[in-house]
Amino acid sequence: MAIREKSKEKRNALLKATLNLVNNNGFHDAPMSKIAKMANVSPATIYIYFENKQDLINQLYLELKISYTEQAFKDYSENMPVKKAFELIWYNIANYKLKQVDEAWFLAQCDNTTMIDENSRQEGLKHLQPLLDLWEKGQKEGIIKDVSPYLLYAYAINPLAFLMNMQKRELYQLDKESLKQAFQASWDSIRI
Amino acid sequence: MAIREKSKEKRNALLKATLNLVNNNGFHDAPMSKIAKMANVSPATIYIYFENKQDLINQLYLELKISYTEQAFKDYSENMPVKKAFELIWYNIANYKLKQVDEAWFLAQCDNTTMIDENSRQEGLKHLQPLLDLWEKGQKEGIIKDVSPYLLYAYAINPLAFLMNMQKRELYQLDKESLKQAFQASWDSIRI
DNA sequence: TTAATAAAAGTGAACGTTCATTCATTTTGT
DNA sequence: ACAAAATGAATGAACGTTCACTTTTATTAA
Repeated sequence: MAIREKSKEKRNALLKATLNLVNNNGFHDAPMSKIAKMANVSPATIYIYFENKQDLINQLYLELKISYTEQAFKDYSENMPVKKAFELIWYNIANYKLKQVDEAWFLAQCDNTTMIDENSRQEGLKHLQPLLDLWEKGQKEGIIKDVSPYLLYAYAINPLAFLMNMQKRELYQLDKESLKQAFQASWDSIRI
Repeated sequence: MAIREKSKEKRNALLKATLNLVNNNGFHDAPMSKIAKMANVSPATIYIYFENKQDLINQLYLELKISYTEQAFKDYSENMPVKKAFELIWYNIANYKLKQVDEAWFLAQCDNTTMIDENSRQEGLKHLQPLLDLWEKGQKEGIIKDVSPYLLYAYAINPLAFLMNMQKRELYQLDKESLKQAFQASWDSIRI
């Protein structure tokens, strides 16, 4: 009955092309025609894989977010001591942002603009829950300040996005030593 | 010889309209036609006041950045003790972001996208120099960690942008108490 | 004080382009 | 043989910008 499979390759090529174009030219200059050309398909083909441009962006955002949080919790287990666990997750996140620069940069752009609708953003946030749980545990143990998780995130994690931005603009170098300094600042800001 | 003055009012109306449209719809959906309509002028009139759309955005960015840094250093003098001075500047910035939400939100968007060219961004950064000088003074006095000013900024100031973002999305409330907590976290992260 | 003037502000409509999306048709894999 | 993937060309809307023209106003000449 001739059931054909959609090509995983083409879908990935389209997502990758979108990532590159949005990163280099911004959302307002990443037209479907260019995305198609970069992925070596016809513009019309995009609409076989995605409903429309917004859907393409949303799906890309969610896939990256999931891969990001997967790496964030690599080797993490809930029964590690709070500080050790936090250090592990923190360095996981830092390494992601250092090694997958393009992906991290795309995610940062999404989180700071109207590119992504609130729904997809909320969906992306859910995957960070284990970190919030860890902080709650730390608070109960009297190790971590008893403040909103948003405040904890603002100081413990978000500065990495800023530093990554500066590194991308070649104003700052995130080497081993400065990573250590950054982790110390993160920890100092949230520990009791 | 009939030298007519350009209307300050119209220019301001155009800047204000741009601010509102970019904030609500994003850069990619703030067309000149809408900007003109919102400012009650003809689209063609925009080109009497600004070279093109990019110039309009750049000028808006720079004006807001200057007003922002003016408020940041209100009542500040160089001979204040380091911690007091930092506290003053920190609260000035926090208040700006709390009271001039739209302006702050626009600036944050600019700093995180390709909307603004690197030149205008560099120009905007210059006005923050007194804070960097203050930190250097603090480092010499052994009060503040001896790390890059970018790292200090990432932890001492930038988290406010994230918290503001969360407040705008109604996920977090920046009241007196949480401001106090945030300042404490800022200070803890950079002090020795 | 007034009327003429000139230069620049201000305009609505139009231009050329580019965009996201669709359509009629062809190609491909089963 | 057939159903779905894939396509190049077409479509209509929207965009930034320009243009030919009108209005306003500071200055000048009377």
